[in-house]
Amino acid sequence: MALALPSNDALAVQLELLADLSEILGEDGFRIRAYRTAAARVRETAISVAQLALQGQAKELPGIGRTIEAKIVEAAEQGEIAALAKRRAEVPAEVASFLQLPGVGPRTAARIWRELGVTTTAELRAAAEQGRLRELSGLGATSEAKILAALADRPVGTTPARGLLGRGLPVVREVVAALAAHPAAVRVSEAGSIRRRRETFRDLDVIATATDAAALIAFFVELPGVLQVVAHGDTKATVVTQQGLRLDLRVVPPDCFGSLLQHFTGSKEHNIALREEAVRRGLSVSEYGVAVAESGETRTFETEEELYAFLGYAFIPPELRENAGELEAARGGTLPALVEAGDLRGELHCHSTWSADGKDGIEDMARAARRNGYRFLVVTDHSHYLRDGRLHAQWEEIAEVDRRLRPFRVLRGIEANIKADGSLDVPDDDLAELDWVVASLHTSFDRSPTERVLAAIESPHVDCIGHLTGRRLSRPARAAGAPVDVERVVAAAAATGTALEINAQPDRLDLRDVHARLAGEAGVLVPVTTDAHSVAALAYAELGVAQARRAWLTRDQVLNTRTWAQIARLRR
DNA sequence: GCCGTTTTCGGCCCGACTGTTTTCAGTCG
Repeated sequence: MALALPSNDALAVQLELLADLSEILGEDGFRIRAYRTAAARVRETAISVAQLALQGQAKELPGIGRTIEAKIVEAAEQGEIAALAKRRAEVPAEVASFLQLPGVGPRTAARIWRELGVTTTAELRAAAEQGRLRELSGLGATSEAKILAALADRPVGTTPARGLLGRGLPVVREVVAALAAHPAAVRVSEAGSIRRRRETFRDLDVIATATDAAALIAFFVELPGVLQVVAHGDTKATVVTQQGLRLDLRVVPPDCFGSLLQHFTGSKEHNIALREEAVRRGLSVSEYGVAVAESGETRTFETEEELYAFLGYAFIPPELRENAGELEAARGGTLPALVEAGDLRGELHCHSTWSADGKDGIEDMARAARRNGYRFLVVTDHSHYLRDGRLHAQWEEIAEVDRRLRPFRVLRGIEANIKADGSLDVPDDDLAELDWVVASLHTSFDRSPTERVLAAIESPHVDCIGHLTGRRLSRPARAAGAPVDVERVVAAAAATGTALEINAQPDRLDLRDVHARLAGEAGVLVPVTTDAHSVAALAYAELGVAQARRAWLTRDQVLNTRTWAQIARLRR
């Protein structure tokens, strides 16, 4: 029986484990780095890399050459990379998980295993408790205590939960505003992954310049909502808030604020690629400035714009800094003009009290949308709450509110369920009378999700597919979403003129960034929708726009930057 | 292992922190 092709995530896991085991075995560091770079590339590729490798095209991806492509073919054909199988036979299974412990890198993990004969987490705990780790030079009582604390904190092998962008963004903004209002503050900015608007974060980074660094840091660690001060030094501090969010503040010299902001915004991959290209041109880039090898002088930059310009790039918006082609585009002057929050003209997916889980009525939702500066609102209540004549009753209310709020438009939509057999749970006669039809998977995610979505796309009544994979970022079991073949869905959507939404719910952000980019490149129009179940949730549009920007989308590629009249003309 | 406007060979980002090293290796971001 043919094996299902490994997903990109599964391939990346194999390459990362190969890197970890090779490192524990003391192999060449540059080859290990190549495995890790390739793993990151595979994870951030929108289409199946296993499929590409079988076609001999994976080596066209940056960071993947003939050798790693051959390894991916092995994974696709035999289930596992042969070099990985070989190393797994050499290194006891749990030793690689030692790497997750604080202060334990490959050298230390290898010595714990080889010199102490410790091969499992249980043995490691026992060894630490008995004070045997300090027998190794370089390890002392402090290291033992840290390892024991980490073992007690959470089981090895599990990863710590990441916070959602939608939760972190308001917090980091509050902190930036509070710090900026302090008399010692000069410049204050968000940084890190939250500034790049990544869908999840590990910690929230803020950097600042100040006339009195100590005063600003002292103010920071005493902000309301701070539960615990983890670190408090001369130039930086780390606190944990009552909601359990980790916040970092760094106070930096003003003359290199631009370099430091760029450095701490990342991503790591973007910065490494930027620095490697600079090295080839005789420049050494660090967080403090750019050293010119020829003259020996170091240039400093107060703004990111000046730094990028000095290195020969157009300014790169933080959302694009993932080493996904942005450096080449910025050098060649071909960066896209990204969609902005103010470009949205209306809402194409939201709910009212006609849905049992809706909090606000149609008129309240419409008035709130109008206050946002929108010009239309499509009400897409759940189909299963609109049976037994309720659908027509809802249409009457929509028509009434529409008349009352003109020229603002309120339109008849629906969110229909894609059933297990791929059909919709709304009769065609009703669908034909709707202004806008969203079709979504809500159940049986593991039952042929691709075929069901493709069937919905083929329906002449379906305008848009809702939250394509059904992923829920805060639920580990569902964070990956249904195993939808996005490449096929995008092709079908492009062929039929069906839209694929970016659902801006903080827990969804579905399409994910690389898939929305794939859709945009294929010519699919991508609406940014909130799926709001309340007036307040209409504000999630900002998160969806951020996701669209991470997907390189321009205003024209985002469907609801158009008026309703323009959208209606685009319908089939 | 990857890669190329110095190079198909010989490079490969850069700096801070930490613990126990008495001069820096290992780890981390």
